[in-house]
Amino acid sequence: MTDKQVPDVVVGRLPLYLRTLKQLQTEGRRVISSAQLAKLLHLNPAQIRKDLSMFGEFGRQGVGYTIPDLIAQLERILHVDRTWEMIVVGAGALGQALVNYPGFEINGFRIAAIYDNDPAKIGKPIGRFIVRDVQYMPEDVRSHGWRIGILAVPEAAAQAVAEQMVSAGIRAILCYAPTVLTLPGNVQVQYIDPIVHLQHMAFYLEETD
Amino acid sequence: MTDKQVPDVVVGRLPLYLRTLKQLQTEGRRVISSAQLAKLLHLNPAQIRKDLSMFGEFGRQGVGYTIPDLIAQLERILHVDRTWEMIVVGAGALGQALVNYPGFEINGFRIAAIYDNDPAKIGKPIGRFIVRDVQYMPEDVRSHGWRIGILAVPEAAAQAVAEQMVSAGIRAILCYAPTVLTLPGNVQVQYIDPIVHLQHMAFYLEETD
DNA sequence: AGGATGTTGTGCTTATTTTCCCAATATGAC
DNA sequence: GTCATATTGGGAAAATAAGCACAACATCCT
Ligand SMILES: NC(=O)c1ccc[n+]([C@@H]2O[C@H](COP(=O)([O-])OP(=O)(O)OC[C@H]3O[C@@H](n4cnc5c(N)ncnc54)[C@H](O)[C@@H]3O)[C@@H](O)[C@H]2O)c1
Ligand SMILES: NC(=O)c1ccc[n+]([C@@H]2O[C@H](COP(=O)([O-])OP(=O)(O)OC[C@H]3O[C@@H](n4cnc5c(N)ncnc54)[C@H](O)[C@@H]3O)[C@@H](O)[C@H]2O)c1
Repeated sequence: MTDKQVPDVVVGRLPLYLRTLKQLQTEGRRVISSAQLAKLLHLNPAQIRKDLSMFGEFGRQGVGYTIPDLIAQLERILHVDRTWEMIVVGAGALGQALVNYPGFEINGFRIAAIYDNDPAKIGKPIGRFIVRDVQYMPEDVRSHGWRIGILAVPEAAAQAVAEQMVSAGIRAILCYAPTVLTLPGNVQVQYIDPIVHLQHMAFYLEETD
Repeated sequence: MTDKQVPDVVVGRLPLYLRTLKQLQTEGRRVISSAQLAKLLHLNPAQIRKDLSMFGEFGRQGVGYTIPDLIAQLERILHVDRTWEMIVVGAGALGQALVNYPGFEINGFRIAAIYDNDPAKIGKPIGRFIVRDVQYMPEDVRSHGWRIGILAVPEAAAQAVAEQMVSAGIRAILCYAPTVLTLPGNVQVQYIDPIVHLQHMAFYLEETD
């Protein structure tokens, strides 16, 4: 099932290419070379060409890549030439920021519902939603066939909630809780933890105050 | 200065080890083997041992690692055996969530100020702060010697604001704006963009609705 | 005391990823 | 048409990262 032909590191760079190409498109650019794109992304041009060449021949020798075409190809490859509906579980500070973020809709994703287990939050409006009781989440996920979930609950609840999401049919989880989830191998998981990034950078900072 | 001995991928895993060890410590565990830690992190035990061995010999053969000791070592290595003060620029939805996040303080970081350029936000309270006019940011950064900044402004403003931060003395930026910053090589930058992760996962999802 | 079991640190091997390089092709100037 | 310049795609080499396997040591049980 998983295209083991294509290394995961390569897949991980495609969204960065796509993001930059969309940005260039809004600036009115029509064509770009791997060298120019590489400069914007601080990458090696050969790496970009090789990454793209795993999926086809999208460029023109001597010319470069036509931006709208390459955007369309990348959207197809990444399966974002459609809109995926997503759920958010956890209507705290982060869940609220996510629900109001317009970036999802213009990049292939759309929040369809938000859940919490706090009676004080259930039924309250957040953005264009009413927070739903998380006990209805599995049923909603099943009936709508939703496949993607954003997990924004406290760490202590993350594993249990993730398991409920998966057993309801969720197959991709973006986890904001600072923990590693243990889930079946056919479930995609990605993590966002600012502490990890800050500590990574702190390593390179000099100790002096 | 930068331990070019130590690959950046290794540095990137240390915060994950530290996070898990702290979690284990709260559960009362005192000792852990590389095999057990690897299982929790879904990594190879040899990789963990090799990563740690780049910085010293922290384990005991036949026994494993003493959790409090290893935590102390990792905190020292990552330079989080202290508290770094940080600024947040951008008091929008995300900036507000960040300011109220308690995770920073227990992991070596502390938000010291938050800035915006919107007159409607400047002067308003957010969490324990009053939003300050971003025009005072450079002066504040210089006078306090702050080195770390979180960038939570719209993409269109990110590069310019980042340059102001750097020229004021900021040396590490956690960027939430969906763009690649171009900054001097002595400035650390890390990015958080949920769209990138979602598109990465979407690649592996079957196209079927 | 000795054997069974468990664990580290690391030399070496294997796997993966990145980069180099160049034939092939495109465009524009004259 | 020819030449100068720009650029891709991909084979091959180089660089980097991951994993195996084992000597050395620790603990526990009898
Ligand atoms: N706020 C931030 O800036 C930030 C930054 C980094 C990471 N995080 C992480 O993101 C997660 C959410 O952060 P937050 O600041 O929004 O926290 P929060 O405490 O504001 O919100 C968490 C929400 O999850 C709900 N919840 C708890 N258990 C639940 C369950 N079993 N089912 C459904 N809902 C449940 C709570 O009622 C609450 O509304 C946490 O894991 C946090 O560590 C937050
Ligand atoms: N909200 C989310 O969940 C989310 C998710 C992913 C990424 N992001 C990204 O994070 C960034 C912030 O997101 P947000 O939702 O908080 O946006 P937001 O629009 O709510 O807030 C942005 C804030 O930045 C301020 N700002 C604009 N220009 C500024 C400048 N030059 N100096 C100082 N402040 C300035 C604005 O006044 C505003 O208060 C954006 O780049 C966004 O794309 C947000």
